[in-house]
Amino acid sequence: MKDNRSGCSVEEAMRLLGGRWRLLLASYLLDGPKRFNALRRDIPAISQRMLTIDLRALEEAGLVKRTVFPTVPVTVEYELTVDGRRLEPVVEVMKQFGLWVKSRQSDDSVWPANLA
Amino acid sequence: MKDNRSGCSVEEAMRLLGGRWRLLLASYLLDGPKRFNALRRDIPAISQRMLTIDLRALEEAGLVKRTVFPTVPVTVEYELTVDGRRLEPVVEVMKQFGLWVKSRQSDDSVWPANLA
DNA sequence: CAGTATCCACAATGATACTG
DNA sequence: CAGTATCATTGTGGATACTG
Repeated sequence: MKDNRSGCSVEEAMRLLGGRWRLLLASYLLDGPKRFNALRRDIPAISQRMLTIDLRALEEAGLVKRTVFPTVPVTVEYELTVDGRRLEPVVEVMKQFGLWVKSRQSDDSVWPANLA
Repeated sequence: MKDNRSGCSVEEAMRLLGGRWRLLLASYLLDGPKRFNALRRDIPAISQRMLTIDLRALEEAGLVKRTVFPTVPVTVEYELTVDGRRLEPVVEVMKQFGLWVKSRQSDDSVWPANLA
């Protein structure tokens, strides 16, 4: 690991994943395919606009597949691609780090599991 | 803005590490203590201002220790704390993901040109 | 050497209204 | 249901000059 200056790769990853929502979206999509409004319910704080923008960015990066079912009204399903599953370790390490940060912030060591 | 006050650990982690430079700084500090201008040389693209801001943020989070040596002129050394070493797996997973992203981009396989 | 202090550009995100 | 469109606001980072 000393072999390279990790610089650009870390930057590259952060450019793609660095926003407020993208890794969060990935973490929910790791559960399986989800529809647009299901994701909105998972992440109540996200605006419709940002949900669209970030899903499209992940789609363009080849990490998420968007499927439109021509029902009335239409339903759209999002799921991680095979490539997108490479986000799993990223999500996992961020989750663990975030949990640790939060556990430090208040010394109550118990956090509800569903916040993870 | 609706507030999911409880937050999520992934969000929490990204709030602390999500900027353009912080994980990059961490990756260089994993090599050992470094002085201010040494970090500037490691990351030529960073401005003095952002270097200061991000180092202080990491310091405030308890991840980096800042030591001032009363030489003339002063020298200041930054190093990861024990807690800061928890960034190692985060840096590593980001590095790996970034490398993969970059390797895909140089693949001339099926790829839409841009993601910024 | 290791910063501060201003000022500024632009990107990121949010609020709200509207639609096929 | 799953979006678009528009406008406003906040956040992030950069340029430049100055300093103990």
